[in-house]
Amino acid sequence: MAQKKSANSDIFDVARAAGVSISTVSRVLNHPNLVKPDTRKRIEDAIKATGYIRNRAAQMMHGRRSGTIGLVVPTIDHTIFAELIQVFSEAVEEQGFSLILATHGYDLEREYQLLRKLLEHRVDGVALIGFEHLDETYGVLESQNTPAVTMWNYASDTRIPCVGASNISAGAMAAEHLMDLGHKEIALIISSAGGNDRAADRLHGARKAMKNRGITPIAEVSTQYSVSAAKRDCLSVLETQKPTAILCGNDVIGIGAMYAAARIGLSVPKDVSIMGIGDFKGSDETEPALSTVRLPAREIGQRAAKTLGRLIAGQTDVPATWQCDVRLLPRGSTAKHEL
Amino acid sequence: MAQKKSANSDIFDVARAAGVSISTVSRVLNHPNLVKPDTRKRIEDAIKATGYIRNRAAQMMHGRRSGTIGLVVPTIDHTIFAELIQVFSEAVEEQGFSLILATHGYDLEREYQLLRKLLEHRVDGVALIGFEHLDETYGVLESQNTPAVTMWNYASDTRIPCVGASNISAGAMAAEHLMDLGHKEIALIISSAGGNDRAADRLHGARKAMKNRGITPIAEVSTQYSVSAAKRDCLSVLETQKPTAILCGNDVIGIGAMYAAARIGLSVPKDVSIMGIGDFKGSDETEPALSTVRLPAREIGQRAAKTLGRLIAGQTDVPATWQCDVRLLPRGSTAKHEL
DNA sequence: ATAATTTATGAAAACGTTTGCAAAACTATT
DNA sequence: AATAGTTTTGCAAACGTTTTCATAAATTAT
Repeated sequence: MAQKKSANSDIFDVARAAGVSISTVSRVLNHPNLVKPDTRKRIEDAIKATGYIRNRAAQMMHGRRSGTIGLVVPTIDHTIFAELIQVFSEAVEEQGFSLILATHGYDLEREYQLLRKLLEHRVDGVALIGFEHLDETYGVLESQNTPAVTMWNYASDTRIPCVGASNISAGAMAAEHLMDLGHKEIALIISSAGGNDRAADRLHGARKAMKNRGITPIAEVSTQYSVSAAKRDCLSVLETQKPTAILCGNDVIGIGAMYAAARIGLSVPKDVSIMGIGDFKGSDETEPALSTVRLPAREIGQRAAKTLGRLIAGQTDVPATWQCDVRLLPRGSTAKHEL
Repeated sequence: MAQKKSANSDIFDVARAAGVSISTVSRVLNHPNLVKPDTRKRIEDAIKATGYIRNRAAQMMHGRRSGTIGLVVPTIDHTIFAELIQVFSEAVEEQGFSLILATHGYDLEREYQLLRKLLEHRVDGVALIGFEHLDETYGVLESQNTPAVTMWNYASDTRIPCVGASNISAGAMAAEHLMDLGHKEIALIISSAGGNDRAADRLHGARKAMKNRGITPIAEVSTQYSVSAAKRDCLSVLETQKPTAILCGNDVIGIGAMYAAARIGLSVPKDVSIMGIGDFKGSDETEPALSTVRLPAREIGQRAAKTLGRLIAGQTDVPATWQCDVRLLPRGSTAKHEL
């Protein structure tokens, strides 16, 4: 029976119950083979009887790592982050760490404050999203020399190790696809959250690819990350600008765009092609299925967790940057432009 | 400048840098008004100079709470959990706690192990999803007397405090709606993850409501939580059973059902009505918009965080159960059954 | 100027572990 | 039966804080 004492039982309670010293109890927990099987059994029983649970905080005082990893994200409830967090969380747990998660809502000052709190907890490592952070954020990670990774974006020269895909390539790839299909009247609809360098990169990539072929977007509209906002904003673009194709900054916007087209009686892809970026869960199930560029969330999350684990273990041969490939997924929502 | 010493600086480093004792440094941090403005300034400068960050583990040794709350969920990347976690996380951060998040993938033994790990970290409180947990899970929470809440499900007699909605009511409400519209040939499609009492409750509620009116489901099919699986399974139901209405265990299945209907040329809601449960993000944006029963994720998350905060603060007047209302949202995907 | 307050600081104990070292209890060897 | 070696155990220090209590310094009142 677990005891009902008001305070939680500690190693002394166990020692008392087993009639040994606390050293021996500690040894059962940490180096079981150093203690006589007989005594060990007695102590293990005492542990059960007292309901003793080790205190990480006290262990930490001895230089044991905290066994926690901090993850700071803009938000959880964007499909794509949810997927990434899920994978990262699993990978981190598998390595025996607990995950401390915090959300800053695209507020970089807040991100810094949350990071400081994580550091008070002496997290063994930290993962952040993207490269856009306060200088203080980078600074504190360096001065506390806490292992850190950045997920999602890729760049070859980074202040902290990164695992990600190039949003610039993704944007470019999406634009190329539309242009390859013969589209010239292309509208760009991107999401606008501040502190979000992903959207900016994709836009940038798309613009550049188009410029290379001498094509100018007939519209650049920013909208919110939500199907309804995207639907509303695409509606007006479709009505006023009559694009033959819409390049959407992410799949959620892409889905909004498809509904907008349906609403005003345009058929996708016959009357208008719609291109997403991301390959979110469900994007391949729409009718027609959404053409998009896959950002490999699973691979990124797993790789980042592995990298962080190695950094924490003090390994030195850890690649500082890791690029995961984006991939074009042409599906039903895009088609050749008919003259 | 933050110092680059190999080990992180501690309170002694600060004391040395400021030429005072560690007691005074500690006082600056905890009771600033007890120290001479002059000295305080000097110490604050030293803190900046050394890059000192308080060590929560050491504070804990003095009886300070850990400032963490544990949340164990089946998974993050189901829309509805993502929403719940997001809200809970915000509410918990607002109260000054950090959130330790763990996912068990519907494995209750794993849930128990994760919980134990959280308790090693001496989380101040714990939140779980639903009522289906190992006996050991309940036991350890009680024996460690750790404040805990259960989110999502509601019941009036619970072993630990709960904040949730009645999935039984939700199931019943969805069934009532279809029957009110004159449907008698109703198929039930629910998701089947083990360790998931939500789905079971909804099914149960729906069955009971139907039985009350003497109607028997013409089919009961279980599927996975994914648009594609649901689409596939609904396809066969639609073809073989010819229901006039499908009651789906959640909105994701509902969306799969709509695609399935579209695929075989059935018009929603004219040929078949489709009813979801949940009101996930985006459910009101489909074409036609999905009729559903709203499960108030935001309200639940906020309320649960508040309840847990109070429990941790030792307040005694905290309601042990809190029911959030489910609400019928009739939209375009359901209509009167035409004979 | 001295005594009586008040304010500011420091010394040391406590929190719950782990571990190096030393002592005690066995075992094996002569 | 005594010695050497091995295994098992306990003592005490260390980890980084906070806080109580005591003392020193500054202020105020005489």
